[in-house]
Amino acid sequence: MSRPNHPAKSPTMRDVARLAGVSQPTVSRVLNDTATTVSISEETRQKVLDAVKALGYHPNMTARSLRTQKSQMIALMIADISNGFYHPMARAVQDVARKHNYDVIIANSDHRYDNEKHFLEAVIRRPVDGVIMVVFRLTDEEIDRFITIAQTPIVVLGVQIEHPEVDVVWADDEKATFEAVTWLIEERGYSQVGFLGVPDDYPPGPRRWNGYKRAMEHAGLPIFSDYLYFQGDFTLESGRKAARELMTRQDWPPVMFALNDLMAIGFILELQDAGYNIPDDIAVMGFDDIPEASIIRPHLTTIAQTPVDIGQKLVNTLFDRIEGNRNGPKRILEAPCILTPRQSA
Amino acid sequence: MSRPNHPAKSPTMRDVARLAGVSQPTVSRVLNDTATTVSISEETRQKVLDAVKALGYHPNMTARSLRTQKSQMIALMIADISNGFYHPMARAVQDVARKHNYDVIIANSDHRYDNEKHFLEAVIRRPVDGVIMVVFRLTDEEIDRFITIAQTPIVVLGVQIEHPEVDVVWADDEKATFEAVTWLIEERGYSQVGFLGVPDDYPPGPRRWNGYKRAMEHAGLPIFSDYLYFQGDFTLESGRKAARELMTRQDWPPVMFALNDLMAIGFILELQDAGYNIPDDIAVMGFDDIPEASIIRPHLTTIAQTPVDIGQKLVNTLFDRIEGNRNGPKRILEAPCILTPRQSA
DNA sequence: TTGTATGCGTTATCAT
DNA sequence: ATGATAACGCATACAA
Repeated sequence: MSRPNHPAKSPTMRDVARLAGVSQPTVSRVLNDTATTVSISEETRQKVLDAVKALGYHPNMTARSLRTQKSQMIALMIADISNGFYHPMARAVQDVARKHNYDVIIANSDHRYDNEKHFLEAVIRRPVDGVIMVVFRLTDEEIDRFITIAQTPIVVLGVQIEHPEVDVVWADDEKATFEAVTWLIEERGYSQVGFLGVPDDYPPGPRRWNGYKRAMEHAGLPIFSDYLYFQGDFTLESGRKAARELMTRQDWPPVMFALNDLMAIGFILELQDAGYNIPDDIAVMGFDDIPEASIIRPHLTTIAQTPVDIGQKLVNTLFDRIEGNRNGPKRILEAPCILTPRQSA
Repeated sequence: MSRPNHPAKSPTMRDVARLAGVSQPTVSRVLNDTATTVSISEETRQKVLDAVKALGYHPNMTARSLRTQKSQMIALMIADISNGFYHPMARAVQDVARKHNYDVIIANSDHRYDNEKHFLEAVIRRPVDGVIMVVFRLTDEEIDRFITIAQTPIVVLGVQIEHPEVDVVWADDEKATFEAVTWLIEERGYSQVGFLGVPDDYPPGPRRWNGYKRAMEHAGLPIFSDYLYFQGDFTLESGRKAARELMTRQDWPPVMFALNDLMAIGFILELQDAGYNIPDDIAVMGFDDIPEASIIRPHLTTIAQTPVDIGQKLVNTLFDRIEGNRNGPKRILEAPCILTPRQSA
């Protein structure tokens, strides 16, 4: 009884119209009164609203989307759902989207090329009104092709996409890294600095590596290959692996600059598990200031980013385009990097 | 030139049909060959596929959804995007969904009633083929009403929904708490145990509180109100607040059982900031085994859950219903709880 | 102020 | 084996 063989379909505008004794378009007009200039009599408006309530009518977004060519959805691709940096960012995106009456599809690439590619394909199949991506592996060319096909506004975090219509939010991490490493040397007094990074084909890799190199040069310090590690993949586990690798080497730097917090934390944990003391045996600095940076002991010295602000910049820039407030050339917004001294370095 | 005034609409089946010199339904048949029994000549199949490639055609999911009344999307509501427990769970859901060619809409309630309510409304407006929810505030009544309206399969984590068609994945946390507290007393030798919980109207609150009470009774131990705290809200910050509150009291228990890891960690951090030693001044036990439990020093003694397994149970149960493999009465799946001793208690 | 007619891009039911 | 035709639920141009 509570489960009829033909489950009650949800009511449509036709049902409402029939019950209210008006035509279907009239129902549409009542429900979207702002959309049109035509006015409707108070009487029919009430009849319609009563019928809506009586039937428990809810508009069908699929049909509306097909008709209006707008989905009222935006898609957000982040690089790692386990990385605390993206949580406040995603939340900010959702909050703003909700204020605009938009839903958000969140996808997670795990920094992997095939996942990023799949995301583009999914977005092409299911047109959304806008896209926010944290890109690590896609080429400019692929993004170009995507834009041509998808015809949808797109904002990107972290990489410089060379496309006239792709807005970009980014941090000047080359400069931030330069300043941080310089600070380690000049203010904290470290005589050498190691670098824990990722392969060159991840965009932030070369940028931060360049900042490091520039700082070492600026300080007149040589760069020792024994102090370098480039096999990271942004995860905590890869930081642990870097520590295991380092421990096989003869000579350690007094301080290690890690490309992000998650790797810095894995690096510290593995060394501590092996009985070493941070920062006495080796100091560590990270990048991002995720919540775990204030959980680990010693608390992690790092470069803070501002994920809420970044999320808002991303989504506001996107809605500027979606709602047509802006059609001009690409916009480039810079997010701050804040040196955040704690106890690990 | 790269930006015509009338942006190239993406090609439709009609465009493909025209180019291939066939009718539009034929294109549909070629593209969904499994869907129908009719066969198509190899020649037209090739013509169609060529045209598809030439135009870069992608099917429009909105139109398909309207026609088939299936969206190829499922919705997932988690309680806190910042809580590491949900990350592997969400990832597992996404992975399985992708294998079924489904996309996932992720929403985040922050344990708040209005967000949970909004989620239901969003899902009603934008029909999805299935729903997975981590429910904290919605009543059985509201979920009932939702099911009636949405006509969509639904699987819930963590609470016992009294509805014949809502599948449930849950952990026997009453028993797990009982066993953990008993273990603290009998194996670890603590003479008393405190309880750091949440208000009674959050479902896991009473369950774990009952497990605690039962264990105390079983051990013949009195329950001291000075050892209890019920104002938590699952967040790290509320754990810190509990510690500040505790520090104003005259008498501490030797060990505190916290309702989840995030609060346990906040509790520990605040006490450590005030100069106390964990576990000597007070020991702490948590629940969940999130990644941060192995980052904090001392590592957190806790009750591990199995989020990947839970996510898979949720999504597989859901797809069993979506794909019609199962129409019977509700299914109840139990997820394990594993006592995980470390250094904090 | 309201009703009629049309089309968004598919899938599905007829024919042929 | 393929082509007309209709329908999904809605928004909108046009007619009345």
